[in-house]
Amino acid sequence: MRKKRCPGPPWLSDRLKGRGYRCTISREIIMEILSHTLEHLSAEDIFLKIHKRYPQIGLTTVYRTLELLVDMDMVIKFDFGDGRARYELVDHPQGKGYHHHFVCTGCGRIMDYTDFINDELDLLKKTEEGLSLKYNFRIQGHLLQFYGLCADCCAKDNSKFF
Amino acid sequence: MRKKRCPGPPWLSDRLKGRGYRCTISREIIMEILSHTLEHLSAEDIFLKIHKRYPQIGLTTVYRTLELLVDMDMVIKFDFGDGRARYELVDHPQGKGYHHHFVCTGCGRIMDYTDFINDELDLLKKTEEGLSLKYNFRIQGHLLQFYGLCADCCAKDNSKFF
DNA sequence: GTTTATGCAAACTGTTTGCATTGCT
DNA sequence: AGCAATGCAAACAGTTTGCATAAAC
Repeated sequence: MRKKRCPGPPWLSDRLKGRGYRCTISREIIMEILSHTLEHLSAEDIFLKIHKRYPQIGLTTVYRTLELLVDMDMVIKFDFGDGRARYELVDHPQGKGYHHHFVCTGCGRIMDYTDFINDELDLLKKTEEGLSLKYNFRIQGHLLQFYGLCADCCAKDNSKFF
Repeated sequence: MRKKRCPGPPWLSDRLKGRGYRCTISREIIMEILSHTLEHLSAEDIFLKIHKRYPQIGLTTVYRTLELLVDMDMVIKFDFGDGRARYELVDHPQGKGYHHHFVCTGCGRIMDYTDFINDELDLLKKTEEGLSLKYNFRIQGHLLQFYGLCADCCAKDNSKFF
């Protein structure tokens, strides 16, 4: 009796096999998790979520899988400056397609915003073109983050003065 | 005979004392180094530069000093995603006042650009205002980075095909 | 003289790697 | 069967911390 496992969803399976990779449970599950959250998960966050149901999958595998997915341009790795990397699906099912963030320096929360996105993208695209032309950069992407205090932390901060 | 040391440049000395801190050689030197470079130095870079002339100053002190200077809003800490933080003077003497970067994913080089800065700043300011109003964020700053291949790495990359 | 700043060594954190084993194809 | 993927433990890199000493005020 052989263990039938992991043809996996064809879209994932095919994409992996197309690059000579194998379709494994870890890879399925991690894509699954990333497509069912809108949070900005770290490797450990993902590991913990997995661990409940698949205790045999180790943190190392999570790191290696994420690296692979980033390399395949299915996942983006973000660095918000708090010492741990976060990962997001490039094309999130409920997603906005773009990844602009507000990082609260008070509580560390990370929020997405979609307002102004169109203006921003217009400008960023113009800048990209300009930089490519002038400096011969081949631009692959950009990172735009605002940081400051979120509404809650603002309130806490103000309360100091009363 | 007492050791006369470190009245330091008054602008620094005063600013430190105004917050109850003391004016020490390390703090002087680090500000000195930061104001004489346009590179994006890491803590270790700074330590090494100092170490030649002041071998008694340790890496720990560099970290603690930078943290203090960041907290005093004299220095900005940047994270370019390569695992080490970089530090820049907020108001650099030869500086442009703003900090927009291009990060080469090939060689890791980090370059400033000043083109398009005005358009960018206009838009970023508008976005800041919008976000503040709509979500009640108190925005303290922003981070805008483009990443991709620099001219040199582009060339190397192309050469693979010939 | 009192208090803050420093150096050293050790701890810590997120991430990576080597290697023997497992499991996909 | 053959080779890629995994788990574990150990290595690693940058950064932080505890504590006794030195320096600024």
